[in-house]
Amino acid sequence: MKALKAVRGMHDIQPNDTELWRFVEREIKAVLQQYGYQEMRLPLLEMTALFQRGVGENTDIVEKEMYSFLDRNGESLTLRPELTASIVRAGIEHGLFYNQIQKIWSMGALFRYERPQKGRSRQFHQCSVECFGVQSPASDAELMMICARIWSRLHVSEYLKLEINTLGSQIERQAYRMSLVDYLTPYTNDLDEDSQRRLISNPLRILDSKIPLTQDILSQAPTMQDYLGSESTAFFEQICILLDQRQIKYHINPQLVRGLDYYSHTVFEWKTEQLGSQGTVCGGGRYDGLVEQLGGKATSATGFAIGFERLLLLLEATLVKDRLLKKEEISVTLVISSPESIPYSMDLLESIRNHFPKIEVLSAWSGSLKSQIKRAYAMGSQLALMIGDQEVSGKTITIRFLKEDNKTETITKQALFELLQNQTVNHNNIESLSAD
RNA sequence: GUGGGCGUAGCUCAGUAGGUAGAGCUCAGGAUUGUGACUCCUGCGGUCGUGGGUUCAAAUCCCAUCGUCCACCCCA
Repeated sequence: MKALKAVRGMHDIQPNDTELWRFVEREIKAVLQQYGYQEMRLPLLEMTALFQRGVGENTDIVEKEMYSFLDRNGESLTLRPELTASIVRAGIEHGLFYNQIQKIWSMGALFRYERPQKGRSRQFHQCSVECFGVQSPASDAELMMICARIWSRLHVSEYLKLEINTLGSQIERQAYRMSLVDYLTPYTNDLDEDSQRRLISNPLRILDSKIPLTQDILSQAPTMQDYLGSESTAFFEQICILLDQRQIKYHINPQLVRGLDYYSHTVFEWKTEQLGSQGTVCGGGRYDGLVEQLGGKATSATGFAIGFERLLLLLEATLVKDRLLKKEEISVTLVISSPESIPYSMDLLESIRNHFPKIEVLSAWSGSLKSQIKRAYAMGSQLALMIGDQEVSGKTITIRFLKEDNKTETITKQALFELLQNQTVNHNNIESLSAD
Protein backbone atom coordinates (compact mmCIF):
# COMPACT_ATOMS: atom_id res chain seq x y z
CA MET A 1 0.00 0.00 0.00
CA LYS A 2 1.25 3.42 -0.89
CA ALA A 3 2.11 5.60 2.08
CA LEU A 4 -0.21 8.52 2.57
CA LYS A 5 1.54 11.82 2.46
CA ALA A 6 0.64 15.47 2.25
CA VAL A 7 0.22 16.81 -1.26
CA ARG A 8 3.37 18.32 -2.69
CA GLY A 9 3.93 21.88 -1.63
CA MET A 10 1.23 21.74 1.03
CA HIS A 11 2.65 21.74 4.50
CA ASP A 12 1.37 20.79 7.91
CA ILE A 13 1.75 23.43 10.56
CA GLN A 14 2.74 21.38 13.57
CA PRO A 15 1.96 21.98 17.24
CA ASN A 16 5.34 23.57 17.86
CA ASP A 17 4.67 26.22 15.25
CA THR A 18 1.03 27.11 15.76
CA GLU A 19 1.82 29.24 18.77
CA LEU A 20 3.88 31.59 16.63
CA TRP A 21 1.17 31.65 13.97
CA ARG A 22 -1.47 32.60 16.51
CA PHE A 23 0.77 35.25 17.99
CA VAL A 24 1.42 36.89 14.63
CA GLU A 25 -2.24 36.74 13.66
CA ARG A 26 -3.20 38.35 16.94
CA GLU A 27 -0.75 41.22 16.54
CA ILE A 28 -1.81 41.93 12.97
CA LYS A 29 -5.48 41.90 13.88
CA ALA A 30 -4.86 44.27 16.76
CA VAL A 31 -3.20 46.82 14.47
CA LEU A 32 -5.91 46.51 11.84
CA GLN A 33 -8.54 47.16 14.44
CA GLN A 34 -6.77 50.38 15.43
CA TYR A 35 -7.24 51.60 11.88
CA GLY A 36 -10.88 50.63 11.69
CA TYR A 37 -10.57 47.61 9.47
CA GLN A 38 -13.13 44.82 9.65
CA GLU A 39 -12.75 41.19 8.84
CA MET A 40 -14.38 39.38 5.96
CA ARG A 41 -14.34 35.58 5.61
CA LEU A 42 -14.61 34.22 2.12
CA PRO A 43 -14.97 30.93 0.28
CA LEU A 44 -11.86 29.10 -0.83
CA LEU A 45 -13.50 28.34 -4.15
CA GLU A 46 -14.58 30.91 -6.68
CA MET A 47 -15.70 30.82 -10.26
CA THR A 48 -12.64 30.62 -12.49
CA ALA A 49 -13.77 33.67 -14.45
CA LEU A 50 -13.33 35.86 -11.38
CA PHE A 51 -9.59 35.42 -11.41
CA GLN A 52 -9.31 35.47 -15.17
CA ARG A 53 -10.94 38.89 -15.20
CA GLY A 54 -9.61 40.16 -11.89
CA VAL A 55 -6.00 39.07 -11.83
CA GLY A 56 -5.51 39.30 -15.58
CA GLU A 57 -5.50 36.78 -18.41
CA ASN A 58 -1.83 37.03 -19.21
CA THR A 59 -0.41 36.90 -15.71
CA ASP A 60 1.53 33.82 -14.67
CA ILE A 61 -1.05 33.14 -12.00
CA VAL A 62 -3.87 32.71 -14.47
CA GLU A 63 -1.81 31.22 -17.25
CA LYS A 64 -0.25 28.36 -15.36
CA GLU A 65 -0.66 28.46 -11.61
CA MET A 66 -4.35 28.02 -10.87
CA TYR A 67 -5.90 24.95 -9.33
CA SER A 68 -8.97 24.80 -11.54
CA PHE A 69 -11.42 21.96 -12.04
CA LEU A 70 -14.90 21.30 -13.25
CA ASP A 71 -17.67 21.15 -10.69
CA ARG A 72 -20.20 18.33 -11.01
CA ASN A 73 -22.45 20.62 -12.98
CA GLY A 74 -19.69 21.39 -15.46
CA GLU A 75 -18.80 24.83 -14.16
CA SER A 76 -15.14 25.74 -13.86
CA LEU A 77 -14.13 26.53 -10.29
CA THR A 78 -10.74 27.61 -8.93
CA LEU A 79 -9.09 27.44 -5.54
CA ARG A 80 -8.38 31.10 -4.85
CA PRO A 81 -4.83 32.14 -5.79
CA GLU A 82 -5.21 35.50 -4.05
CA LEU A 83 -7.69 37.34 -1.86
CA THR A 84 -8.23 40.74 -3.44
CA ALA A 85 -10.39 39.48 -6.29
CA SER A 86 -12.60 37.58 -3.86
CA ILE A 87 -12.98 40.59 -1.59
CA VAL A 88 -13.96 42.81 -4.50
CA ARG A 89 -16.40 40.21 -5.77
CA ALA A 90 -18.04 39.92 -2.37
CA GLY A 91 -18.13 43.68 -1.96
CA ILE A 92 -19.88 44.15 -5.27
CA GLU A 93 -22.24 41.26 -4.61
CA HIS A 94 -23.38 42.73 -1.31
CA GLY A 95 -23.40 46.36 -2.34
CA LEU A 96 -20.66 47.40 0.03
CA PHE A 97 -19.09 49.87 -2.35
CA TYR A 98 -22.19 51.92 -3.00
CA ASN A 99 -20.92 55.42 -2.12
CA GLN A 100 -19.23 54.03 0.95
CA ILE A 101 -15.80 53.78 2.40
CA GLN A 102 -15.02 50.20 3.26
CA LYS A 103 -11.94 49.02 5.11
CA ILE A 104 -11.68 45.28 4.99
CA TRP A 105 -9.18 42.59 5.77
CA SER A 106 -9.24 38.87 5.25
CA MET A 107 -6.77 36.12 5.90
CA GLY A 108 -6.46 32.52 4.96
CA ALA A 109 -5.07 29.89 2.65
CA LEU A 110 -4.30 30.50 -1.01
CA PHE A 111 -3.32 28.04 -3.71
CA ARG A 112 -0.89 28.37 -6.59
CA TYR A 113 0.55 25.52 -8.61
CA GLU A 114 4.23 26.45 -8.56
CA ARG A 115 7.53 24.71 -7.98
CA PRO A 116 8.03 24.82 -4.20
CA GLN A 117 11.11 26.44 -2.73
CA LYS A 118 12.03 28.45 0.31
CA GLY A 119 9.27 30.95 1.04
CA ARG A 120 7.05 29.52 -1.65
CA SER A 121 4.59 26.66 -1.37
CA ARG A 122 1.48 25.58 -3.19
CA GLN A 123 -0.77 26.26 -0.27
CA PHE A 124 0.24 29.39 1.56
CA HIS A 125 -1.35 32.04 3.71
CA GLN A 126 -1.84 35.75 3.41
CA CYS A 127 -3.49 38.57 5.23
CA SER A 128 -5.00 40.88 2.64
CA VAL A 129 -5.96 44.42 3.63
CA GLU A 130 -8.08 46.61 1.35
CA CYS A 131 -9.39 50.15 1.52
CA PHE A 132 -12.22 51.09 -0.85
CA GLY A 133 -13.68 54.48 -1.67
CA VAL A 134 -10.78 56.74 -0.72
CA GLN A 135 -9.03 58.39 -3.67
CA SER A 136 -6.66 60.45 -1.53
CA PRO A 137 -2.98 59.54 -1.45
CA ALA A 138 -3.39 59.56 2.31
CA SER A 139 -5.01 56.18 1.87
CA ASP A 140 -1.90 54.77 0.17
CA ALA A 141 0.39 56.26 2.79
CA GLU A 142 -1.78 55.04 5.63
CA LEU A 143 -1.59 51.48 4.39
CA MET A 144 2.18 51.64 4.45
CA MET A 145 1.98 52.99 7.97
CA ILE A 146 -0.19 50.06 8.97
CA CYS A 147 2.55 47.79 7.68
CA ALA A 148 5.22 49.73 9.52
CA ARG A 149 3.24 49.45 12.72
CA ILE A 150 2.86 45.71 12.29
CA TRP A 151 6.61 45.30 11.71
CA SER A 152 7.25 47.34 14.78
CA ARG A 153 4.99 45.24 16.96
CA LEU A 154 6.71 42.12 15.67
CA HIS A 155 10.19 43.62 16.13
CA VAL A 156 11.24 43.12 12.54
CA SER A 157 11.31 46.74 11.34
CA GLU A 158 15.05 46.73 10.92
CA TYR A 159 14.91 43.78 8.53
CA LEU A 160 12.27 45.14 6.15
CA LYS A 161 12.85 47.81 3.55
CA LEU A 162 10.05 49.64 1.79
CA GLU A 163 10.22 50.13 -1.96
CA ILE A 164 7.68 52.26 -3.77
CA ASN A 165 6.93 53.29 -7.32
CA THR A 166 4.11 54.70 -9.39
CA LEU A 167 2.69 53.25 -12.57
CA GLY A 168 0.55 56.30 -13.38
CA SER A 169 -3.03 56.20 -14.53
CA GLN A 170 -4.27 53.54 -16.89
CA ILE A 171 -3.92 55.96 -19.79
CA GLU A 172 -0.42 57.07 -18.86
CA ARG A 173 0.59 53.51 -18.29
CA GLN A 174 -0.68 52.48 -21.70
CA ALA A 175 1.18 55.31 -23.41
CA TYR A 176 4.36 54.35 -21.63
CA ARG A 177 3.82 50.72 -22.44
CA MET A 178 3.59 51.48 -26.14
CA SER A 179 6.74 53.56 -26.13
CA LEU A 180 8.58 50.87 -24.20
CA VAL A 181 7.56 48.28 -26.76
CA ASP A 182 8.63 50.61 -29.56
CA TYR A 183 12.00 51.06 -27.92
CA LEU A 184 12.59 47.39 -27.17
CA THR A 185 11.34 45.83 -30.40
CA PRO A 186 14.57 46.52 -32.37
CA TYR A 187 16.47 44.73 -29.62
CA THR A 188 14.17 41.71 -29.56
CA ASN A 189 16.91 39.23 -30.42
CA ASP A 190 19.20 40.54 -27.68
CA LEU A 191 16.60 40.15 -24.97
CA ASP A 192 16.47 37.04 -22.83
CA GLU A 193 13.86 34.47 -23.69
CA ASP A 194 11.44 35.45 -20.94
CA SER A 195 11.62 39.10 -21.83
CA GLN A 196 10.94 38.32 -25.48
CA ARG A 197 7.78 36.57 -24.41
CA ARG A 198 6.80 39.41 -22.14
CA LEU A 199 7.34 41.95 -24.90
CA ILE A 200 4.03 40.66 -26.23
CA SER A 201 2.22 39.64 -23.05
CA ASN A 202 3.32 42.09 -20.35
CA PRO A 203 6.08 44.50 -21.40
CA LEU A 204 6.29 46.37 -18.09
CA ARG A 205 7.46 43.19 -16.42
CA ILE A 206 10.64 43.34 -18.49
CA LEU A 207 11.71 46.26 -16.31
CA ASP A 208 12.51 44.04 -13.34
CA SER A 209 14.34 41.38 -15.34
CA LYS A 210 17.51 40.20 -13.63
CA ILE A 211 19.37 39.48 -16.86
CA PRO A 212 22.35 41.88 -17.20
CA LEU A 213 22.13 42.30 -20.98
CA THR A 214 18.43 43.07 -20.73
CA GLN A 215 19.15 45.62 -18.04
CA ASP A 216 21.82 47.19 -20.26
CA ILE A 217 19.31 47.64 -23.00
CA LEU A 218 16.81 49.07 -20.52
CA SER A 219 19.25 51.67 -19.26
CA GLN A 220 18.52 53.83 -22.31
CA ALA A 221 14.80 53.03 -22.39
CA PRO A 222 12.09 55.61 -21.77
CA THR A 223 10.98 55.69 -18.15
CA MET A 224 7.57 55.80 -16.62
CA GLN A 225 8.29 59.24 -15.23
CA ASP A 226 8.46 60.71 -18.72
CA TYR A 227 4.85 59.74 -19.15
CA LEU A 228 3.40 60.82 -15.84
CA GLY A 229 1.00 63.74 -15.90
CA SER A 230 1.17 66.44 -13.26
CA GLU A 231 -1.70 64.92 -11.32
CA SER A 232 -0.03 61.54 -11.05
CA THR A 233 3.26 63.12 -10.10
CA ALA A 234 1.62 65.22 -7.40
CA PHE A 235 -0.23 62.18 -6.11
CA PHE A 236 2.97 60.23 -5.73
CA GLU A 237 4.79 63.16 -4.17
CA GLN A 238 2.07 63.55 -1.60
CA ILE A 239 2.57 59.96 -0.50
CA CYS A 240 6.29 60.59 -0.13
CA ILE A 241 5.65 63.71 1.94
CA LEU A 242 3.40 61.81 4.30
CA LEU A 243 5.95 59.03 4.69
CA ASP A 244 8.72 61.55 5.29
CA GLN A 245 6.68 63.28 7.91
CA ARG A 246 6.29 60.04 9.84
CA GLN A 247 9.92 59.18 9.20
CA ILE A 248 9.12 55.99 7.38
CA LYS A 249 12.10 55.21 5.19
CA TYR A 250 11.53 54.13 1.63
CA HIS A 251 13.37 53.69 -1.60
CA ILE A 252 11.84 54.79 -4.88
CA ASN A 253 12.43 51.93 -7.27
CA PRO A 254 11.42 52.77 -10.85
CA GLN A 255 11.78 49.08 -11.79
CA LEU A 256 9.17 47.99 -9.30
CA VAL A 257 6.27 46.79 -11.40
CA ARG A 258 4.45 43.93 -9.71
CA GLY A 259 2.89 41.10 -11.59
CA LEU A 260 -0.81 41.53 -11.19
CA ASP A 261 -2.60 43.45 -13.92
CA TYR A 262 -4.89 45.49 -11.75
CA TYR A 263 -2.42 47.93 -10.23
CA SER A 264 -2.29 51.59 -11.19
CA HIS A 265 -0.52 54.54 -9.61
CA THR A 266 1.03 53.39 -6.37
CA VAL A 267 2.83 50.09 -5.97
CA PHE A 268 4.97 49.08 -3.02
CA GLU A 269 6.80 46.12 -1.54
CA TRP A 270 8.45 45.36 1.77
CA LYS A 271 11.53 43.24 1.19
CA THR A 272 14.07 41.50 3.35
CA GLU A 273 17.55 40.20 2.66
CA GLN A 274 17.12 37.38 5.14
CA LEU A 275 15.13 34.91 3.05
CA GLY A 276 17.09 34.34 -0.14
CA SER A 277 15.38 34.93 -3.42
CA GLN A 278 11.81 35.06 -2.10
CA GLY A 279 12.35 38.17 -0.06
CA THR A 280 9.09 40.01 -0.60
CA VAL A 281 7.14 39.70 2.62
CA CYS A 282 4.44 42.18 1.74
CA GLY A 283 3.23 43.78 -1.47
CA GLY A 284 0.46 46.10 -2.49
CA GLY A 285 -0.66 49.23 -4.22
CA ARG A 286 -3.56 51.06 -5.75
CA TYR A 287 -6.04 49.35 -8.04
CA ASP A 288 -8.69 51.91 -8.86
CA GLY A 289 -9.90 50.04 -11.92
CA LEU A 290 -10.55 46.64 -10.41
CA VAL A 291 -14.02 47.10 -8.97
CA GLU A 292 -15.33 48.42 -12.25
CA GLN A 293 -13.54 45.72 -14.16
CA LEU A 294 -15.36 43.10 -12.11
CA GLY A 295 -18.74 44.65 -12.74
CA GLY A 296 -19.11 47.23 -9.96
CA LYS A 297 -19.16 50.95 -10.31
CA ALA A 298 -15.86 52.79 -10.47
CA THR A 299 -14.34 52.75 -6.99
CA SER A 300 -10.98 53.85 -5.67
CA ALA A 301 -9.13 51.05 -3.98
CA THR A 302 -5.78 50.41 -2.34
CA GLY A 303 -4.49 47.41 -0.51
CA PHE A 304 -1.66 45.11 0.39
CA ALA A 305 -1.08 41.50 1.33
CA ILE A 306 1.30 40.04 3.88
CA GLY A 307 2.69 36.56 3.26
CA PHE A 308 2.52 34.65 6.51
CA GLU A 309 5.04 31.95 5.72
CA ARG A 310 7.65 34.52 4.74
CA LEU A 311 6.95 36.70 7.73
CA LEU A 312 7.32 33.69 10.02
CA LEU A 313 10.49 32.63 8.26
CA LEU A 314 11.83 36.10 8.92
CA LEU A 315 10.94 35.84 12.60
CA GLU A 316 12.80 32.57 12.76
CA ALA A 317 15.82 33.60 10.69
CA THR A 318 16.38 36.69 12.81
CA LEU A 319 15.75 34.82 16.08
CA VAL A 320 13.10 37.40 16.93
CA LYS A 321 10.77 34.45 17.40
CA ASP A 322 12.51 33.38 20.59
CA ARG A 323 11.99 36.79 22.13
CA LEU A 324 8.34 37.00 21.17
CA LEU A 325 7.17 33.71 22.58
CA LYS A 326 7.60 33.85 26.29
CA LYS A 327 5.27 31.59 28.13
CA GLU A 328 2.94 33.66 30.28
CA GLU A 329 0.30 31.25 31.51
CA ILE A 330 0.32 29.83 34.99
CA SER A 331 0.68 26.11 34.67
CA VAL A 332 0.48 23.24 37.13
CA THR A 333 1.27 19.59 36.48
CA LEU A 334 -0.13 16.58 38.27
CA VAL A 335 2.24 13.84 39.39
CA ILE A 336 0.76 10.61 40.71
CA SER A 337 2.57 7.73 42.31
CA SER A 338 0.11 5.01 41.39
CA PRO A 339 -3.11 4.44 39.45
CA GLU A 340 -4.98 4.31 42.75
CA SER A 341 -4.52 8.07 42.98
CA ILE A 342 -6.42 8.73 39.75
CA PRO A 343 -9.98 9.28 41.06
CA TYR A 344 -8.91 11.70 43.77
CA SER A 345 -6.60 13.49 41.34
CA MET A 346 -9.11 13.74 38.53
CA ASP A 347 -11.56 15.32 40.91
CA LEU A 348 -8.94 17.80 42.09
CA LEU A 349 -7.88 18.83 38.59
CA GLU A 350 -11.43 19.37 37.38
CA SER A 351 -12.09 21.43 40.46
CA ILE A 352 -9.07 23.61 39.74
CA ARG A 353 -10.23 24.07 36.17
CA ASN A 354 -13.66 25.14 37.43
CA HIS A 355 -12.24 27.77 39.74
CA PHE A 356 -9.28 28.97 37.67
CA PRO A 357 -10.19 28.97 33.98
CA LYS A 358 -6.91 30.63 33.01
CA ILE A 359 -4.60 28.13 34.62
CA GLU A 360 -3.13 25.40 32.45
CA VAL A 361 -3.65 22.10 34.27
CA LEU A 362 -1.52 19.28 32.91
CA SER A 363 -1.38 15.56 33.60
CA ALA A 364 0.18 12.50 32.05
CA TRP A 365 -1.72 9.89 34.13
CA SER A 366 1.05 7.38 33.53
CA GLY A 367 4.76 6.84 33.69
CA SER A 368 7.19 6.73 36.56
CA LEU A 369 7.30 9.43 39.17
CA LYS A 370 10.58 10.53 37.73
CA SER A 371 9.29 10.88 34.21
CA GLN A 372 6.23 12.79 35.39
CA ILE A 373 8.37 15.27 37.27
CA LYS A 374 10.65 15.66 34.30
CA ARG A 375 7.66 16.42 32.19
CA ALA A 376 6.42 19.02 34.67
CA TYR A 377 9.71 20.90 34.31
CA ALA A 378 9.76 20.46 30.57
CA MET A 379 6.26 21.90 30.21
CA GLY A 380 7.29 24.96 32.15
CA SER A 381 4.91 24.50 35.06
CA GLN A 382 5.37 26.59 38.15
CA LEU A 383 3.92 23.94 40.43
CA ALA A 384 3.87 20.14 40.61
CA LEU A 385 0.87 18.66 42.42
CA MET A 386 1.98 15.33 43.82
CA ILE A 387 -0.60 12.81 44.83
CA GLY A 388 0.03 9.41 46.45
CA ASP A 389 -1.70 7.16 48.93
CA GLN A 390 -0.91 9.49 51.82
CA GLU A 391 -2.45 12.49 50.07
CA VAL A 392 -5.51 10.53 49.05
CA SER A 393 -6.22 9.26 52.53
CA GLY A 394 -5.37 12.61 54.15
CA LYS A 395 -7.19 14.67 51.49
CA THR A 396 -4.09 16.77 50.98
CA ILE A 397 -1.79 17.71 48.13
CA THR A 398 1.97 17.77 48.21
CA ILE A 399 3.14 20.69 46.14
CA ARG A 400 6.57 21.36 44.79
CA PHE A 401 7.62 24.79 43.60
CA LEU A 402 9.44 24.07 40.38
CA LYS A 403 10.57 27.65 39.77
CA GLU A 404 11.85 28.39 43.27
CA ASP A 405 14.45 26.01 44.72
CA ASN A 406 12.12 22.99 44.64
CA LYS A 407 10.54 23.76 47.98
CA THR A 408 8.05 21.04 48.89
CA GLU A 409 5.11 21.06 51.29
CA THR A 410 1.92 19.17 51.98
CA ILE A 411 -1.21 21.31 52.19
CA THR A 412 -4.99 21.08 52.08
CA LYS A 413 -7.07 21.64 48.98
CA GLN A 414 -8.26 24.94 50.39
CA ALA A 415 -4.71 26.10 50.99
CA LEU A 416 -3.85 25.14 47.43
CA PHE A 417 -6.73 27.18 46.07
CA GLU A 418 -5.65 30.20 48.08
CA LEU A 419 -2.15 29.80 46.75
CA LEU A 420 -3.39 29.60 43.17
CA GLN A 421 -5.60 32.62 43.77
CA ASN A 422 -2.59 34.65 44.92
CA GLN A 423 -0.48 33.47 42.02
CA THR A 424 -3.17 34.45 39.56
CA VAL A 425 -3.53 37.91 41.09
CA ASN A 426 0.22 38.51 41.10
CA HIS A 427 0.47 37.26 37.60
CA ASN A 428 -2.25 39.63 36.37
CA ASN A 429 -0.55 42.55 38.06
CA ILE A 430 2.71 41.78 36.35
CA GLU A 431 0.90 41.47 33.05
CA SER A 432 -0.88 44.81 33.33
CA LEU A 433 2.33 46.58 34.29
CA SER A 434 4.30 45.22 31.40
CA ALA A 435 1.55 46.15 28.97
CA ASP A 436 2.23 49.88 29.37
C1' G B 1 8.15 24.33 -16.75
C1' U B 2 14.18 24.32 -16.50
C1' G B 3 18.78 23.28 -13.74
C1' G B 4 21.57 21.45 -9.41
C1' G B 5 22.08 19.21 -4.12
C1' C B 6 19.77 15.69 -0.91
C1' G B 7 16.42 11.32 0.78
C1' U B 8 19.45 5.71 6.47
C1' A B 9 15.56 5.26 13.79
C1' G B 10 10.63 10.46 16.05
C1' C B 11 15.04 14.40 15.39
C1' U B 12 20.47 15.40 13.80
C1' C B 13 23.55 12.42 11.14
C1' A B 14 27.74 8.32 10.35
C1' G B 15 28.08 4.13 7.23
C1' U B 16 32.82 5.92 0.01
C1' A B 17 37.36 -0.96 -2.26
C1' G B 18 29.34 -3.72 -2.77
C1' G B 19 29.54 -8.68 2.37
C1' U B 20 22.14 -8.86 4.90
C1' A B 21 22.65 -1.48 9.49
C1' G B 22 25.34 2.36 13.72
C1' A B 23 25.96 6.90 17.04
C1' G B 24 24.09 11.13 19.61
C1' C B 25 19.56 13.40 21.16
C1' U B 26 14.54 12.21 22.48
C1' C B 27 11.41 8.58 24.86
C1' A B 28 10.61 4.36 28.49
C1' G B 29 12.58 1.40 32.76
C1' G B 30 16.33 0.90 36.49
C1' A B 31 20.78 2.25 39.84
C1' U B 32 17.96 6.16 43.74
C1' U B 33 11.99 1.17 48.33
C1' G B 34 7.53 8.67 47.04
C1' U B 35 10.48 13.45 43.91
C1' G B 36 13.78 16.66 37.27
C1' A B 37 18.54 18.35 35.57
C1' C B 38 24.82 15.32 36.33
C1' U B 39 26.63 9.99 35.98
C1' C B 40 26.03 4.76 34.85
C1' C B 41 23.15 0.43 33.02
C1' U B 42 19.09 -1.55 30.10
C1' G B 43 15.32 -1.11 26.57
C1' C B 44 11.81 0.79 22.55
C1' G B 45 12.62 2.24 17.71
C1' G B 46 14.72 1.07 10.58
C1' U B 47 10.80 -3.10 4.44
C1' C B 48 18.21 2.24 4.39
C1' G B 49 12.00 7.29 -0.04
C1' U B 50 9.61 3.82 -3.75
C1' G B 51 9.96 0.42 -8.05
C1' G B 52 13.04 -2.06 -11.35
C1' G B 53 18.13 -3.69 -13.01
C1' U B 54 23.50 -5.52 -12.48
C1' U B 55 25.64 -9.18 -8.83
C1' C B 56 26.62 -15.21 -5.28
C1' A B 57 25.67 -10.62 -2.42
C1' A B 58 23.19 -3.61 -3.00
C1' A B 59 22.07 1.59 2.04
C1' U B 60 26.47 1.47 -1.29
C1' C B 61 26.65 0.65 -8.63
C1' C B 62 22.86 1.70 -12.89
C1' C B 63 17.82 3.30 -14.52
C1' A B 64 13.16 5.18 -13.44
C1' U B 65 9.87 7.47 -10.14
C1' C B 66 8.24 10.31 -5.88
C1' G B 67 9.47 13.76 -2.18
C1' U B 68 12.51 17.67 -0.30
C1' C B 69 15.90 21.76 -0.56
C1' C B 70 18.32 25.73 -3.49
C1' A B 71 18.31 28.64 -7.85
C1' C B 72 15.79 30.26 -12.54
C1' C B 73 10.82 31.84 -13.42
C1' C B 74 7.02 34.15 -10.63
C1' C B 75 5.09 36.19 -6.41
C1' A B 76 3.32 36.61 -0.66
